[in-house]
Amino acid sequence: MTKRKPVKIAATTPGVAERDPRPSAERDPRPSAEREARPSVEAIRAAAFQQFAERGYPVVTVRDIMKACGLTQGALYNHFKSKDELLHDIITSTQAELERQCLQAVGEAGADPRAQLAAFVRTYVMRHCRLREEALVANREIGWLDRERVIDIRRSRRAIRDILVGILTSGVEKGLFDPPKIDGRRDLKAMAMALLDQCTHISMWYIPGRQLDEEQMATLYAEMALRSVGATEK
Amino acid sequence: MTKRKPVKIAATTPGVAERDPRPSAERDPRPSAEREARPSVEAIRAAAFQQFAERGYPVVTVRDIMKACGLTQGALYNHFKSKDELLHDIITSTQAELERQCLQAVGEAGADPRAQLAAFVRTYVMRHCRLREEALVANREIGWLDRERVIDIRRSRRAIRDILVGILTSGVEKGLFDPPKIDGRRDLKAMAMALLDQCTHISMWYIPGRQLDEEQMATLYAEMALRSVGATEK
DNA sequence: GACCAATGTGAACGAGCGTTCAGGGGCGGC
DNA sequence: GCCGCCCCTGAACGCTCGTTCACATTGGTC
Repeated sequence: MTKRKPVKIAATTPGVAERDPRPSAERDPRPSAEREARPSVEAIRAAAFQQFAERGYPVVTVRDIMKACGLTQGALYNHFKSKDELLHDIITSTQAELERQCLQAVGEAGADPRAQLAAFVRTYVMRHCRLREEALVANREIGWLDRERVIDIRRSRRAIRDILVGILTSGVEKGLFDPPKIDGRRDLKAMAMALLDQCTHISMWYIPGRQLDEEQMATLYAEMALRSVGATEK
Repeated sequence: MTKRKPVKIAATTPGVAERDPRPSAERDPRPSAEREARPSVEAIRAAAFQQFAERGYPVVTVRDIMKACGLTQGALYNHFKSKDELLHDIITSTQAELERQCLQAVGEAGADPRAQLAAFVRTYVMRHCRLREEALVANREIGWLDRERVIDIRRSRRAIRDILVGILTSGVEKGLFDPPKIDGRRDLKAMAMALLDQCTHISMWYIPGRQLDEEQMATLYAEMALRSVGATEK
């Protein structure tokens, strides 16, 4: 999946933004092989991200998005087949990056499920605090995609959930976790969903600078998760 | 706030529903003083609830809603000022009922913060499993209301959060809870939000009959909450 | 049977939507 | 200096939306 660098356009006052008159080489220092070939695509993605996050997919018009990057409606269709495809493109890339980061964090945490769970939660929470807009769009607007386009996103979500289920399972097997038993049985899938819901929806209310910072939130949530699953002391 | 009895109309196959030809007294056994005077209002509310839950506020049209209760578009405006007001009416009443139930559950749980927390979570989770559609609409569609109309709903949400913060605070004071300390300090508000997020978003994925039942979910979540806050054994 | 208030109808309105397309401009290669 | 390509413009299309309104229908009251 392509790497994106989210660039805020007109962050504080959404609306008209002058088109950057500098040639594209000057605007983006990365060598051209490393980035999207066409700068407009990046600008459109960034503008759409912000507008979708602020006002929601169905009420943001194609005209709004294009105006925000100094273009007119028609130009969108030089780069995307439809408004739908634009949303799909945006969500897919965020989702893929999230999955990648989670996998990496767990991989780097070693073999102890307690360290893995802490690393997973920390990474997940930090990302959802730091990139609130991305998380907001990916979680709130997914419903507007047609059935075909949601498939791979749902797959990625399941994959993330299953990373978590895997950690819980191995923790239980090694006698390091003791999750609640309900009527004698455990439901690790439900527990994983509970933990994920908790971490995901930080993005709906977290405001940087007002409460704990991102690091502290990550620590709090990791501690709560470890307690929930009944992790033994190290 | 008025009491509503959500009635599903055409639950499995949304679309045209024949208008009930019986006189209203026959349809609703409650004495007229206890219920909404006009049955159409109830039918519209119910239809709107279901459609908003299934497809989302902005894509559900006034024509859709009215067709689902066997009326035509224009009739809506005999009962509601606008589509906006209809949504507001719906969310407000659910929200008020949720707040009422939470308060009652905590009140009936006695003075022990551990019992209060368990009762709160159990009630909250059971409601969000049982009335998934209501929860879905209230949480997902609130963003479409204009600034004025959200105020009282946000107030109710804060009230619910503060019930939880109150329970946590008294539990800490009595030495019954030992929540995680981050850099030497606790943030009970953030903890309360974490617990609420967890319980609220069950409604996004819970499917009755597939996993644990509502009772078992409530038990699981209550146990997780008690562990998270470091509740001592009884 | 005349009247009234409540309620429903369905055409109509003005606005805004996503998308298309014929035309224009600029820039690199020759 | 011309060509060809890429990209953008902005009018236009067909459609649907929330809302309004003149009118019909109903049921209850006197």
